Amino acid sequence: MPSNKLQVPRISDAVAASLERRILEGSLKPGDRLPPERELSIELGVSRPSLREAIQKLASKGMVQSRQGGGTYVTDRLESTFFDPWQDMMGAHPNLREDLLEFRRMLEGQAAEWAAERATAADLTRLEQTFVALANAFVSDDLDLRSKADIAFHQAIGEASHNVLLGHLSAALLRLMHDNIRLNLGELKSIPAAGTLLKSQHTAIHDAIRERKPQAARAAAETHIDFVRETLAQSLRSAARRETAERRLNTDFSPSNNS
Amino acid sequence: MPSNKLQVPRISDAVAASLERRILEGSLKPGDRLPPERELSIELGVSRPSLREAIQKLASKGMVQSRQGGGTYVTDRLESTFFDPWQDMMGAHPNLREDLLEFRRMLEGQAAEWAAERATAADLTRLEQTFVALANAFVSDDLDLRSKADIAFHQAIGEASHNVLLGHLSAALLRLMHDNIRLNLGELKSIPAAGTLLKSQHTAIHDAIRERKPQAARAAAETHIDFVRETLAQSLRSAARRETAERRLNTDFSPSNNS
DNA sequence: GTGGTAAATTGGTCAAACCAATATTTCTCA
DNA sequence: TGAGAAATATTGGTTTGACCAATTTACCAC
Repeated sequence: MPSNKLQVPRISDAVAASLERRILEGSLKPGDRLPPERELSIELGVSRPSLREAIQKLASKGMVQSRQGGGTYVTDRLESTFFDPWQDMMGAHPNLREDLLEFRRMLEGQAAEWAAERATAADLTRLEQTFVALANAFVSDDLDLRSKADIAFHQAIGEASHNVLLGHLSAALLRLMHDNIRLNLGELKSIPAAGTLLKSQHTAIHDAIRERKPQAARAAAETHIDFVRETLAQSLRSAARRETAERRLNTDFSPSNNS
Repeated sequence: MPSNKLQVPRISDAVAASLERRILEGSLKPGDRLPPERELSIELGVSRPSLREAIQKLASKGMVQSRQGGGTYVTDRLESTFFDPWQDMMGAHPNLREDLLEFRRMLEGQAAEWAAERATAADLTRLEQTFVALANAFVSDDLDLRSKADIAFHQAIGEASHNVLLGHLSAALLRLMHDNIRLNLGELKSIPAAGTLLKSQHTAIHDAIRERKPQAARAAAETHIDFVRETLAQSLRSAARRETAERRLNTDFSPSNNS
């Protein structure tokens, strides 16, 4: 039976923490290339396997990426760091999407309600900006732009709610969903007149917050999510016609040689 | 500049995926000990360093824990994985605690409501078990035991709500709060008769879920959080007298030898 | 210049050995 | 006989050195 003693410090943990600190402090910026493993191991005074174990840790957190022969780079968008575990799980179990939407319904509703109660003048100004940007993005065909604007709008609501967890979670989950949609459904162009409907829903949320009507804001947000949920379900059903070749990840592996 | 070619499959990734699959599929249950690295590496047909890199990945995800000389074990409850970033943030900004409690009020309320609607017989059985365990833990003085029982109880509710995100988040945030309380407030013995009050609150939640009264369950859960929030606020005010010494972690390390 | 080939760079993997903490067994002594 | 201590075995932690494979860079012929 395992005893509950204090853990002995592991060198790979210390190295990982050191590298992580360099990244967070900014001396290693996103996109930068780390020194070669051989150099870095000497500089840090550890063996290369130990350094590699540390790098694996950071890689599994999504903070760095390695390419054989190419080098190891600091990941660009490190906001996404917070949700890689969910991203994996989401990919593995698509049925989680329904849970995510249900969860978001609660989250966005509460965020809108609190935003209507608590938003400061500065919050409203920023909300206005993101709202206009979102409206503009909708006339464009740039899906990436629409995603970004959508996230920014909901994030502004989340921040206007003046609850840090709510704000971050709201944005992170929305981002997670957008990534997931793009990953699993490709373009999702199949929605015909959804654009105008979505726009009117966004307007409803925006107006309710600006007019400080908490219950109306919550209702509008929930309606919005309900619509998204229904639309996605339809798209999924129509996409189900396509072959659902269960991509069972081939997690086997054939080593080059064996003792 | 880095090219965006497809990644070559890395053996440590494949091994990590293989182990993770075994864990999620249940052939490696929480609390189980993995085979020794030497055996496992032979069984999987990879070298020990590669196996170790894979284990580091899983360890950084919080799925396994290793103790030198002791072995490597599958983490008991794998919900704590998802919130390390918040743990840091929480330490840096203690004023987040209020946000956390506000957030939890929403979370626990919704979880209780859905649990009352959706709990299966198996859910109720497990809820009953954790409830009894919690009641027993409260007569003890073992704070760690009480924490664990409290977390288990709320987690049972979260899982009975049948929303994966809600369940994991609920447990993760509760754990985060417990850690944070112990870290920042030490014993928190200052609560006089809180025990009986807490117990009656837990009973109220438990009963409402068992009797399938969603609104009552939500109300009971919210009352519970309100009480915790108020009690914590009082403790904080009384604890504000003590000095608040910033502990800045020393993440340096001294290697054993250097070339 | 342009294109392709050779060389250097760099991450990926393996092998064997030793250290350190833990778990287990064995022995000693009361 | 039983409890505690010492010896042993087990197991994760770390290092060294080597070789493979992919990428990048340098160079040369055309």
